[in-house]
Amino acid sequence: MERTAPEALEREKHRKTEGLGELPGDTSSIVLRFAPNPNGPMTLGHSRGLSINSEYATIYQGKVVLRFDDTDPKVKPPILDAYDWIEEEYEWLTGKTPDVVIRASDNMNLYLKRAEEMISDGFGYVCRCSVEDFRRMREEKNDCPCRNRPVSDSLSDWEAMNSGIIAEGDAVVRVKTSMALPNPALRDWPALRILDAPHPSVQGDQYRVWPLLDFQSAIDDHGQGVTHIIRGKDLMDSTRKQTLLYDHFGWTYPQTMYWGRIKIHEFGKISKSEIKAAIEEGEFEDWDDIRLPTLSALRRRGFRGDVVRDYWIDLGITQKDISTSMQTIEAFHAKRIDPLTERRSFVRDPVTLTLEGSGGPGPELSIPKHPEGTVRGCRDWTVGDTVAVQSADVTTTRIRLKEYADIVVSGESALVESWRRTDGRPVVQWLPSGMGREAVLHRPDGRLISSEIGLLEDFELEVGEIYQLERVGFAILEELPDRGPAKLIWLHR
RNA sequence: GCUCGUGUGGUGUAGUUCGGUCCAUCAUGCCGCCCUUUCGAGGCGGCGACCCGGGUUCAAAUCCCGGCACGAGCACCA
Repeated sequence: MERTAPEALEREKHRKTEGLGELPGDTSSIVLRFAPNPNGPMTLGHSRGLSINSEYATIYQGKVVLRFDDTDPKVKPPILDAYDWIEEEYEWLTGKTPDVVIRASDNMNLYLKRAEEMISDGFGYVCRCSVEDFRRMREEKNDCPCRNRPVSDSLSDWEAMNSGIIAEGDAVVRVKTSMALPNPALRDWPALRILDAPHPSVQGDQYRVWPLLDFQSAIDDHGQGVTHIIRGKDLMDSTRKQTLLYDHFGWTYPQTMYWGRIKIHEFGKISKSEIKAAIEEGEFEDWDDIRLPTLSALRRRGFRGDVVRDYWIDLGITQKDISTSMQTIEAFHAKRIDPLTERRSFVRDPVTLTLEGSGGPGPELSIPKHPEGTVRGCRDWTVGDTVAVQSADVTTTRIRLKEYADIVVSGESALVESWRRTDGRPVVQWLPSGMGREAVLHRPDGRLISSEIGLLEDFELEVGEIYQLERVGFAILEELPDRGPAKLIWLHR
């Protein structure tokens, strides 16, 4: 048995379920959706939702609808460029293009039509109560006066809403559930409201009445044939509200799964509108400022989309509220890119030493691009009489120039004691004079960006490439100008 | 306040459906040692958890009851 079926001896209970769990319901032809608001580019938080939806689509060979939920031109005005940003970031993260791309704002006619149907059927009504009044009635489980008016009254108000006779804020369309429901969130919930605000992707002012999320996404999920919704558990009541609406229309609600709240230690709550305001105040350069938890910032720093995606899949989905840290993501990322990343020497705050000693390995030195050889090839150095080392490294006198020589430093000169490693003295990275070019390493440092000036090994450098700076960490080469220092952006250690 | 959800080591998870094989899985983290051409990685060893209280039972992380904690919804935001 051991030989034929060793796995049968394993305890069934302890076998870890690999990757994501199974999806409920009929999975023969699944349609998932990812529905961001294009009021900014995606953040780290979005990437979790997208990663998981996209991965499920891959597992079950289903489809993903990328739907821009952009029906609030007032409180969350869409940024026209963000539609493209998000599509690009979608590809960067998932390695695929969405199967369908839809803008909710293109479906306005459909929402209005469904709303009118709902009112005609007596399952919705136009409510002209003030927010405060309705809040009180909801708390006290009392029907509002608009609720039991004849359908024809609601319909004429509906027309008045659309034509501009009723002012913004003076009427709302509600779904007629019940005011006696134990869960107050479900009591006659609002479905559409009036908004006098221009929409950047809708021509002119042809619409005044806009759907709220719960109504809009319910109509869309049905229209787009969504079979499974995987979303944050803060939307659990949305499921319940929408199920009531589906029941009315005679539709079957999709299967739903939830994930808990996620918090990243370093960033806390991520708010696109707060980031936007901070950018406008000049606190950050732009959306891809390296201090920001946006996908564009991570991408700029050299993170790989597929690795970020795999990280989220690795975490899995549970309804627990979880917190993780950039450290953990970075450790995961470092492990993945390490075998692919060439080494380079970066000597910060360099001091020049004159070597004394003879009979060395000669003026040519060949150092592997990767110590394990996972990247083939070597970096060829020409070594003269002088070398550069970090000032911080010469606080001790006995050091080893990595891959080269054991030395004793004394002032501005250094005596070569041995070419081979003979003891446990600290190994430091260094550069032959002439092999380095000026570079500045920019590093996010809380609310600031620190920059470190140094010499970067000038060997087969390519813009956009990630290097592991020996003894420093991973960084991406962002600029390599003909004149002036090269620009390195910190990735992680 | 009402409603919903979640509680397993520092972090993330497995196990909870159908109680035993769980003095609890795996990963990461942390500590020590080894190796080493940086940092890592790798090898070896170690640390560390079932929210609390009752109950049922020969037996509870798992079932029941009662607490507690945390989070979310109750927006003319998504």
